[in-house]
Amino acid sequence: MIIKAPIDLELTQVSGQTSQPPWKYIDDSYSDLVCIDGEPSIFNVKQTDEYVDFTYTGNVSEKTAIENVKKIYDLDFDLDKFYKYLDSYDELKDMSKFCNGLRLFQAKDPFECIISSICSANNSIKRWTKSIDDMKLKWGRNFNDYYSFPNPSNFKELYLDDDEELLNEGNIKNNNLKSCGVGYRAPYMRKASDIFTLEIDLSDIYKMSYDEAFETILEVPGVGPKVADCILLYGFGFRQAFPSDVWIKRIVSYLYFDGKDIKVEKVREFGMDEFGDYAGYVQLYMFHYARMSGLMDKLKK
DNA sequence: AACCAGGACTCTG
DNA sequence: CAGAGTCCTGGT
Repeated sequence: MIIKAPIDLELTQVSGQTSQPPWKYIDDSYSDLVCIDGEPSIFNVKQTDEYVDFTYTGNVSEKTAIENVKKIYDLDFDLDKFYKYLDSYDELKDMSKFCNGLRLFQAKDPFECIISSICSANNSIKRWTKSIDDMKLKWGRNFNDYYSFPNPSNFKELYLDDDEELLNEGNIKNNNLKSCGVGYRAPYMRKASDIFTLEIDLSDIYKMSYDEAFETILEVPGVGPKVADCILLYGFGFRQAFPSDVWIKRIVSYLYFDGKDIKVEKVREFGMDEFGDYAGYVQLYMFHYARMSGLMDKLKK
């Protein structure tokens, strides 16, 4: 069925949001496994004019399926209103042209988002998405050749590297975290899964205020301010998060501070104060505007 | 083949 | 407390 909310699906898929890697792309449509209360379902989305054509298989009601696809692609967000907001500021008014139809790509599995976000730190989009896809293939459950992301209790049992696997198994079958190319992040990930099985209940995060959730998620090893904001934005829908890294710093500095070098921490505060509940979207649009408009190349020097 | 990009963490002053 | 150095991998 067509869901009447304008979107650019491809742009949304390839924009590197750390909720998850892009979905499987076959015959102009994107599909992936979505588990709803433990019930596996295959979601399929296809660009039709400016809208999404959505189909699914699995034992879930149509109402529930639609709720979930709307959540993942943030289809209830009013893009037109957001574009009016962008257009009303000199610094932001070019952005909607370069990113038309870009929406938040929200987590279908918050734990997958946490590991993806840890994996994305000091890394490239291409590399972290491949690592996550590798993990799904190795340790996820297979439903018709779609793979779930392993849950925290599966995850904490994984070996870190070849040495540990050899010691325990007597041979190496690349059945360890480092074999997915995550490097020094492997111990962070395993400790993180420990925390989410023992100390933090994922469902509690939804009930917290932004500040409380930020402080809580910062306790997780491998999670600093940037990664915490990605987790809160893409994993838990906290739109007021403004994930700030070197690129956002360069862009904000160029647009608002006359190119002056500012601390990333200040950029985060600035973004949250200035943009409020649009902070997450503005961050997303800034990054892609910079990519598409050539501003990024200009700022490299 | 040496060098660089990318956040979090740890160590130093 | 700020600033510097280190971590791993894939790309040049």
